[in-house]
Amino acid sequence: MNVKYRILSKNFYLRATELVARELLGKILLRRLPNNKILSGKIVETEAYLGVHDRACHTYQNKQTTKTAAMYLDGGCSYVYLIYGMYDCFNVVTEKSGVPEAVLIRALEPLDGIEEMKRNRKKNMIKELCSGPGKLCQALKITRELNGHLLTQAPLLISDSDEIISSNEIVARPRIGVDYAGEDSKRLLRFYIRGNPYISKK
DNA sequence: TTGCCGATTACCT
DNA sequence: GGTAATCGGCAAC
Repeated sequence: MNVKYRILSKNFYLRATELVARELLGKILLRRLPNNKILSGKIVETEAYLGVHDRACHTYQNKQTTKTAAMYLDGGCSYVYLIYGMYDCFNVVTEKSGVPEAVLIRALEPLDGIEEMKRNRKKNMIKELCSGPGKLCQALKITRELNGHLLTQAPLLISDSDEIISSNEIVARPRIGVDYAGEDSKRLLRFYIRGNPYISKK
């Protein structure tokens, strides 16, 4: 990016998960590769996962495993896990340590490094690069090696943006792919920017 | 040790 | 619309 970054402080993440999920919309996810190339995208879709009482959450009933350990860290860390044996999913941990909640980043609007993303994804259409949680991890080369990384520093960080997303531009819907969670699957914890063409699904 | 299944994606009919 | 791909955690055997 040509503009200066305004990295979100750790305090941004030490707040209610649903609020963080809403306020992450419009922010910029930046990835610096080992060769110093910069890949970035605007966050356009998120989901909140509300910890021990949320049946859709990996830490429901305070389940502590190797996989979920990062969710128990302080807000501002990453939680990256493998889904279906094939794809990584990237989350932002929220709240203070011991409160295992997180925000899943579901879609980005690609900004910098689009040609690199096309190679990583083996796709040419920009809409196919980051329009899903597994897709954006492929595009930005986010893997489990970055699990537990603090997002206030390279090589993976989130920056503020000049764009203001007003609350009437934010759509709230049920989360995707959590039908097993019963009543919790109906909660309106998926958020996206109204009309944005880069979200994962209608 | 076996079997099942998941916060997904791509490709098929 | 349907389903294969492919790994790891966990419950059941």
